[in-house]
Amino acid sequence: MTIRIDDLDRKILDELQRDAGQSLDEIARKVGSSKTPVWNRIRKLREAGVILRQTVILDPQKLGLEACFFVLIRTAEHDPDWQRRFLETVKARPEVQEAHRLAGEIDYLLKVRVANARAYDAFYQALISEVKVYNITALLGMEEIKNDTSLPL
Amino acid sequence: MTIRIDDLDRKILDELQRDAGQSLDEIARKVGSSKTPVWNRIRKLREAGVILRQTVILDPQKLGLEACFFVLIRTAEHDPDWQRRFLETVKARPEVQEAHRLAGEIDYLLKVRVANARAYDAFYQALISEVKVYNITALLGMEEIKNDTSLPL
DNA sequence: AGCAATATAGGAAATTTTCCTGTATGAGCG
DNA sequence: CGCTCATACAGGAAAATTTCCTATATTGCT
Repeated sequence: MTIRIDDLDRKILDELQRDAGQSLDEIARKVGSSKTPVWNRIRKLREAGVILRQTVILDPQKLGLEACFFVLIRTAEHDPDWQRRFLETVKARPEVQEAHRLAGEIDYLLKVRVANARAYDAFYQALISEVKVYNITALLGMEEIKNDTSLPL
Repeated sequence: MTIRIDDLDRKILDELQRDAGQSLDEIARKVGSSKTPVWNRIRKLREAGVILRQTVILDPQKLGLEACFFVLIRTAEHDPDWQRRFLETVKARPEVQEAHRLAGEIDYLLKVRVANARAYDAFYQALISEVKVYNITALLGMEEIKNDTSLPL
């Protein structure tokens, strides 16, 4: 599962995480190499699935998505059928940015981004009508202090 | 704060969120326009801060970052000085991917990505030595069901 | 040290970005 | 309704970048 990455790969990945819009020559210069090895390594890192995708990060505020909720879910039904249904629901809803299965008392945590409390309630109503949950609580985000997609290498 | 976005902008942003590595001609074709308006609009969306940055998304598993913790923090000190110190600490630590200030009983939520439980403990020890917290709990992520950076437009 | 395998630098063709020019589209107003 | 101005658009050309090839250098192994 874990893939062998050397120091040059790490530097390249760091640069790509920082800014994926840079030219190969620019990256090559920064990591102390030339464009060919940088290009070959990026291709291999893609093929190996280390680089999943290339994307743009948008500002939620500027797009009117003012509210961020962390939803803590407990279920009474731990069978695979329930799990599959829950997974499908969560994947189908674009306001769910993240979904994690947890260890411990709380079974799932969702990160949900919506325009406002009303929009969250609409999501909440839709969710509980589609899958049965034993207990559900939401933590309301007030301010995003940090939001970094970069992984530490 | 909120910026006026029309339907063509929305389509362009959707395509960029899906894959920022596409050529302008490709995006133009998909959104039913030509490269010039697409280019002009992307430039404006950048300048307006709607597009914050362009990056690559990496697979944490493949890089040996197997553990994801959600850290719930309560503080006894609500003065600006404590807040500033906490903010600095959180921003300085690359294992903290996200930090949110919350409404309600819990004051902060962190998303922390590390190699294993031992690495989390190292982070935890460092954190509580740098800033005083009243209460701290961690939820341990077992499986990432969904992790989407795209905002719903 | 010598050989094989792999990685590298540089360069050339193909593609893409960037920006310019002229045309079309639409809003405001007499 | 038609005129005018402002804005958006399509296409094209130059500059930049990607993509891939070739020859050289480096590394690992025995």
